[in-house]
Amino acid sequence: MTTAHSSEERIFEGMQALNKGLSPKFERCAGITPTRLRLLQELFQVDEISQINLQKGIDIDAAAITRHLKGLEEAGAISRRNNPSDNRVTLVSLTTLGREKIAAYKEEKNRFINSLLTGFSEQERTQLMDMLDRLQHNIDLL
Amino acid sequence: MTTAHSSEERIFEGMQALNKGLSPKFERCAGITPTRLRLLQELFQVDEISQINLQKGIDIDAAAITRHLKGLEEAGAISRRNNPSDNRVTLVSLTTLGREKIAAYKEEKNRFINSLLTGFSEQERTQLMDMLDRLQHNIDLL
DNA sequence: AATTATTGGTTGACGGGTCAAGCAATTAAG
DNA sequence: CTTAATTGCTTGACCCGTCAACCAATAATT
Repeated sequence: MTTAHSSEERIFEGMQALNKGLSPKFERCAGITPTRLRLLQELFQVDEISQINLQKGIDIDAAAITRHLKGLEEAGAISRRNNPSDNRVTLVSLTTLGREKIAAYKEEKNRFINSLLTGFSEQERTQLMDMLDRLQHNIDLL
Repeated sequence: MTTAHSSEERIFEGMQALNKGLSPKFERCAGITPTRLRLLQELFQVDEISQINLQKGIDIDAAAITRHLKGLEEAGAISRRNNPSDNRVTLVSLTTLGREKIAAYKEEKNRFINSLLTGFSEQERTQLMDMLDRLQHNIDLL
């Protein structure tokens, strides 16, 4: 099964494997998708924001934003209204219910991240962060 | 935009961001999806294999396998036949066309991985691999 | 003023993954 | 033997992301 690979190939496969497990596991632990929680956290800090600005902070497609917000609205976590001074933009904000729930989510998230990083020394964590940045940078050049 | 985060949270976000860029960029560079190339590479080393064994090597859903193979078959890269001694299993193998193409893909893949890891010393690469393994292990415990 | 961008948002279709249900073939049990 | 479980594969439905087309509202040109 385990095919012959260069060590670099193994790194690449390792990244994909890691990635494959990450989001589903997070969701199972935290009860919410990583991106949806990011949306909520972003909203938590601004009180009210247009979808497009939200999108810039989150870095996903406008269509995805629309659908996530639709879902979060149906779940009662957020509310939307039109900007009276510019009827193109819709302003999004957390409901009190959403605000309440977010605390628990953040806690689960921290718990999750701590589990993820158990066994990593402070030095290793900064090393890891550094490597992630450099990988990201290398990707952006392509 | 950049919200206040703990350093651990930033690592988590970094992983997600990295992940988000990885596959699409790979596909743009190599002309094939990472998983599809993994399928081809797996096939390259066995000549003929049942879908379920293929699945175990690749670690994705059986349904996904079915659809990928369907696509690869339509593209003329692979062929399938029934196992005469057990009509449940379908045996998959590369066509000569598939065999020809795979060399170029692998080259692009190596080029891609090298770009991804530029600036990483030999020591850092082993460190990175080690960290990926440990992260994976931590995830598996959850 | 009237016409022409441009902007913010929504929708539809697609690819990639999951799970759940179904089917045919094989194997195991009564 | 016949019935019941298991195995390998396929299909349908769903979620999450993308892109492309579209619409309404505003801004810019003329």
